[in-house]
Amino acid sequence: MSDKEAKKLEKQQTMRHSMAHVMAGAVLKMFPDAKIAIGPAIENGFYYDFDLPRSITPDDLAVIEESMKEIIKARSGFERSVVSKEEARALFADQPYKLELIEELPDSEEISVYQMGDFKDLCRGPHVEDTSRLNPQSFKLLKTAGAYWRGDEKRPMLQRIYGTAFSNPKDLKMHLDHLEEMEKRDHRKLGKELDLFSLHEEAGPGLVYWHPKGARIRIAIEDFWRNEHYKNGYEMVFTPHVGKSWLWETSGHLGFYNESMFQPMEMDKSDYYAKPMNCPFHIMIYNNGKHSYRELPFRWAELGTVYRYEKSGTLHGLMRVRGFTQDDAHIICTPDQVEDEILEVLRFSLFMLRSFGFEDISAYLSTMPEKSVGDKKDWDLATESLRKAIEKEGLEYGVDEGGGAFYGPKIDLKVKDTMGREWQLSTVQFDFNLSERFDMVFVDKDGKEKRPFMIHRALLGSIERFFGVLVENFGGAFPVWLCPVQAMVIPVSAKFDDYAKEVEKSFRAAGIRVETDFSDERMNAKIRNAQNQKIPYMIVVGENEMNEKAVSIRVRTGEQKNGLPMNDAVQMILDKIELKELP
RNA sequence: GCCUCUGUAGCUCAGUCGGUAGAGCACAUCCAUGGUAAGGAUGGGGUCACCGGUUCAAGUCCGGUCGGAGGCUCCA
Repeated sequence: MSDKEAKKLEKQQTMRHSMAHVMAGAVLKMFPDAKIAIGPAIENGFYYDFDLPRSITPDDLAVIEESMKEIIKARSGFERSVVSKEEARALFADQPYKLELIEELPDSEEISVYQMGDFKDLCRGPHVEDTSRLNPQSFKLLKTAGAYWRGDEKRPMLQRIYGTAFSNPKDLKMHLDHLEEMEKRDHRKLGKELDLFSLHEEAGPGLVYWHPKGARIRIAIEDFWRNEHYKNGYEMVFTPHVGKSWLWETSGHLGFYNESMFQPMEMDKSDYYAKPMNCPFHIMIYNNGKHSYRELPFRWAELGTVYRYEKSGTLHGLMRVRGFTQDDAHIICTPDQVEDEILEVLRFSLFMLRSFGFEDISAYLSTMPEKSVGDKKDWDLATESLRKAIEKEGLEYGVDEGGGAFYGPKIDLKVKDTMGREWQLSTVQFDFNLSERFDMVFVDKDGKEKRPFMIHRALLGSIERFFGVLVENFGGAFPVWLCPVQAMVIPVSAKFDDYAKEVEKSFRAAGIRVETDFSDERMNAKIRNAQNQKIPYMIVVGENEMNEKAVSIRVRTGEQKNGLPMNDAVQMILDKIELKELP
């Protein structure tokens, strides 16, 4: 970010923070007994938390907005004054949350108070000089929400009011349009409209049902995924969905992961658990025999479906579910193979993400935390390999020092979608814990048993979540290779049904996913239906086409190609599929 | 889990002051046989999430249960 941009952002954040004060002032006018908590500027806006005698309704928001406009028009200044702790206590005697904050302020720090009209607030600042710097036309209160005091679920629940604010009405409008567009692209909405998947509360929240069209897309993803894995030196494995408690005791999951696991089912006096991870199973395969250094590395991949108990309030469409399929793999290798393996994994990962149209990718490296298992020496080797790989690939990256899991360092890859949102997809993680717990060994050149490195990685993360991200990224208008229906044949009238069948047959024989609309709708309606289903190619056939053994194509984009020889049309679509392009 | 909002036909939603449920889309049947984003008519479809209460009467009011949505680590 340039200095100029940083400065602009800072100015904007100051404006938003002042906006939060104006809102708090308006709320206090409405509820003189309100207890105020904190109100910072956030991305795109601001919020303020209140303890109120009753809950805020959407109607209240409109009233508060009007009241804010009046406060702004009154043109009051933001007067800063510095007070002693004692004075601060007196000033905010009837504001318990503020008092708590005052008590926690270190003595070294100056305590400042900002007075804006009747409203005074304990605040570090800075603020705009006076409210004439705020534009009453370029903010909007968006929603209310519950929020715990200091994010702690044991503390009181406050009411938070979110607002958005920009320096001018045009930017505000752009942001509101952006929000609207995101709503349109919501994968839950599109999932329904395009008949891709469903969730059923009565059959178990957080468990996904893939409809035929969604399954088509998923299989396209998975087929590509498997093929590329074979090309990249992986083998596929399949492992069970449940395992006895021995397995989870050995792995340690019953100790540190118990809360996230489904309750056990008892059978033959043993407890079986649905798997929350695939790793122990892959290790069972490894430990089934003795392995020489000559065999390594092993790269074992599995689209492994795991079950995790997520709190009901955190479930969200496909993004956060209780049963999902990881595109998992474990690489088991010798210490001197680590560097190459990591580089290859990273390359592969970038290749996969780019294949799905994600170009804006950044990396995050998480290093050794205070509490960890494994040798410092191994951590260093692993961490350095990760760092080298990122640098070699020329990725932008951030480092989370001490942010790794206790069992190993990791890289996470984040992609930015077309809406500018970041999603964490790939993760490459070392595991010094499981190799130890399961006593994994290989026989080295010197005949001695040594501990291999185990690397856990997922490229897409989970198929469910990745699918959700794809739906939102493309707004349901997928690249041709992913479309459940790639071409819809539309006979102009029933007279041409036979020719339509012939066309459909040719397209299908070429490997294109094609359907024909034989309904007794008019052609206009058929086009509309196909367009709403975001089908990339509408193959219109009527008298002209039949006579010339040709087709006319209406592309989803609105582009029109008339009288194409059938073979040319087929080839054009095959090319788009091959190149993984949008139509 | 907690707070707020919310649950009416497959979908999107209307339903006033409590008086026994409605629209559009979708679906079915029929008519129309059509040239680039909705042709017309008719019809079927609802324990108003569930349980309880108030009432002569509850989709509507009250309480509870179960879902769904937004939010709950951006720190005066």
